[in-house]
Amino acid sequence: MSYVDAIEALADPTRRQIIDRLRGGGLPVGAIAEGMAVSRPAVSQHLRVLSDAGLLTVTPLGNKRLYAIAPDGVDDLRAYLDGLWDDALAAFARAADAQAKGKTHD
Amino acid sequence: MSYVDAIEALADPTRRQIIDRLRGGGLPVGAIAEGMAVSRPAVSQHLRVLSDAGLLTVTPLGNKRLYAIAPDGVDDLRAYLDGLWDDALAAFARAADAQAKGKTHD
DNA sequence: ACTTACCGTAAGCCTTAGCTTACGATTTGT
DNA sequence: ACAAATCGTAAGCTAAGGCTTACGGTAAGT
Repeated sequence: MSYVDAIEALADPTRRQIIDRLRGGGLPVGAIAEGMAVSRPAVSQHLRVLSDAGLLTVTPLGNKRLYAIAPDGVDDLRAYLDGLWDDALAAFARAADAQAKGKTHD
Repeated sequence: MSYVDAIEALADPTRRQIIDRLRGGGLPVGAIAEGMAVSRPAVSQHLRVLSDAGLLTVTPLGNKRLYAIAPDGVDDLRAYLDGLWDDALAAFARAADAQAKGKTHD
């Protein structure tokens, strides 16, 4: 159940900020941390969590390490929400149906 | 930005368990709490958080209160993930393209 | 009217987790 | 070989949040 790690990782605002910074493409740690409110080690720790959750890929590039969003990890979470969405709609439809049948004018 | 509240609400395992119990349809608090590891007040607090996040609807039904999943709230989160997914794929394609052009055999 | 059932809220405890500073490892440049 | 740059990790502090017990409030049943 990888979507659990993904959703728990994305629950943190700092980690969502990191994700937003990587929307345009992969970046090294220094570039990610630049201009952020927290320290660079803090960013490193968050990158670790995001990587473990399968949301980021790491590419050692000489001296630096390039972090980029992993589409597969995002997709796992999408699948979970799609299933939840389907069930919610079905339950809603059933409730509306029962309401229409049983309590029309009684 | 309602998706923020939604994702932070779903980050808790107990709250995800509650959501799972509501997949089949709306339930009163007692039925939700029954068989769960935590106390009923704890469930009540979680229901409050989920409602505030727009993930649940509340329907006072005489003595009880019926909680059900709100499809709209789930959809907000889906929209956020869809956008993230799109950006991630586009960035991935650009990176692969740059890789192919610049470093083919050099 | 009184009792029972259902539920929300307040107070308090305690664990979790994010942040900082300090340090070590590896790589690049001179 | 030496110096500088990039990054991960450990230790420690602190704030946030989830849980329990206790209580109050409203609706239903007798």
